[in-house]
Amino acid sequence: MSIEVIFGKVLRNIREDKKFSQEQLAHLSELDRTYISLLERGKRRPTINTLFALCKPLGLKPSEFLGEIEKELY
Amino acid sequence: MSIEVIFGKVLRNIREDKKFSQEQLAHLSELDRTYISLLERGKRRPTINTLFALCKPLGLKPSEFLGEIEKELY
DNA sequence: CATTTTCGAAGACTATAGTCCGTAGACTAT
DNA sequence: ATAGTCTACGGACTATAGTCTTCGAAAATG
Repeated sequence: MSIEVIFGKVLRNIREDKKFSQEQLAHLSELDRTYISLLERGKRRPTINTLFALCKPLGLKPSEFLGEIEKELY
Repeated sequence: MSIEVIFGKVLRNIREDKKFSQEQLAHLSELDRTYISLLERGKRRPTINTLFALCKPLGLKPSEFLGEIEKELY
């Protein structure tokens, strides 16, 4: 499975754990609502800056986020 | 200091540790040589896919790479 | 010294990240 | 039913990631 699809699954899992809607996360990370949707469906490849922006309101380190992706990546 | 500038410093440090030229790293990661140069000078914000591509020949996990950035960021 | 390797930088380009507008469907509650 | 919330998805954008070519200037290397 591709990196961006795994990224989307991880993002959705974490967001739902934190009880955020896509729109709430979009506002908190200063990104667009429709873009969060695209990310979760594996349709975009975020830059590292976007990853950092997402991780801040989710309350975890970007390195931890990537760790979750690495677990799924074989 | 911005994420992309720190990213560039970390990338250069790791690349020089591994005794790679920009051109060698470019070939191994299937990226353009001038783009490696742009990254190291903090002029570009790589996607997570590009980060994974760079980490493979450098022999470290993307999460470890981001860990290095986080050290400098706080 | 002279030669080679390495890198910075610019310009023109293509691909895609990310925004902004909307609509429609599923679900929940009133 | 209907009003509110949430999300998928579309189209049309703008901004920027990433490529390709070239040149010249540092640094090595001998």
